[in-house]
Amino acid sequence: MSTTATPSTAASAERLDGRRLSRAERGRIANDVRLACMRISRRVRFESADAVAPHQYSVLMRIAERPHTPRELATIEKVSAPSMTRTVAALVGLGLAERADDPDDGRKVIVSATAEGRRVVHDTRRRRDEWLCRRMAGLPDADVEVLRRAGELLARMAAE
Amino acid sequence: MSTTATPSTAASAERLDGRRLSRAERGRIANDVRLACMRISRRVRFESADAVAPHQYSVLMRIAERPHTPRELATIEKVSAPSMTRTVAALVGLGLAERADDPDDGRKVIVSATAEGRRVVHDTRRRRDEWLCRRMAGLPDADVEVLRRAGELLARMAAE
DNA sequence: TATTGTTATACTCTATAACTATA
DNA sequence: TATAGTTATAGAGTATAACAATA
Repeated sequence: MSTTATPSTAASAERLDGRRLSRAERGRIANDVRLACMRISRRVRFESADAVAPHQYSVLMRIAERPHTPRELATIEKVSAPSMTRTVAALVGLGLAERADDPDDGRKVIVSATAEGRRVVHDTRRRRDEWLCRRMAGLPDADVEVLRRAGELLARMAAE
Repeated sequence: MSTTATPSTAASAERLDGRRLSRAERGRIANDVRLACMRISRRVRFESADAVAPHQYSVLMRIAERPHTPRELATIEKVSAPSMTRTVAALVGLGLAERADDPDDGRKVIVSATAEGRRVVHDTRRRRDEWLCRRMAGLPDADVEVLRRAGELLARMAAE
């Protein structure tokens, strides 16, 4: 959907790969984009009034997608195994997660979200999206389209 | 710098305020953008190998910009006054911040960053930007321009 | 012998309550 | 009397080390 057309006149400094922005300009843009992402992220986390603590929600989101072992969760969340034992225990205590023995490997535990846990994830997601939606409400379509394309680019960059 | 031109033919459903995207479409975009911002933010925080803990860096960034009282910092960071006392004490202990009595109000303390503290902020910022710059390196100018405009929009939305 | 998970223990960040000093 | 800041204490998250059970 790119609307840019490389000019055939050689007057432009633009190269074949579509580059003209200086290294310094790209650096400034990287700084602006990073700060904007971190500020949006911070405000969403601070103001969405979550039902569970951030580290618990992060795990809940994972197990709502599909069941995981505590070891997998500890690796994904970059915390120690004992910490994950504690977090899982807290979610189970809240009725948001449940533990089951792995039928194929007696050492493993399979942690999955309960219906209530999935509901919490769904509600939290909706509340967070509403926060951003309210702030997008004043924007014309052209700006929303810019955000849509940026969202795609940032998601790809974060996944690398 | 918007390149969109409202067509004069009435065939388009676009209204005068430049809206055609449905509420549902805007909702989906909000979700994508929010997730992208949070993932970028998370990876920057996890992988930039900071010299100080996140809550300390957040305060250090504030006082590197200009001096603040502990009370102001507690309000900005949304933590209790005793927590901020502790965080400031830690930064002072690390040689990154310094405390001074307010000449006009004997109750107040003025917390500012040391030269070393400002250096830590500068270095951390540079390292984080480099992380994002590496991921922007493969993008053509057109995509970087999208990110630049999105950065402006998101910054405005986060500031509201 | 390696892996999964838990328990034991200690450190840090957080909060509320109580206290001191100043306005 | 209200405000700024600290100290006391407790609760929760994190980590490492040591342990039990299974592969």
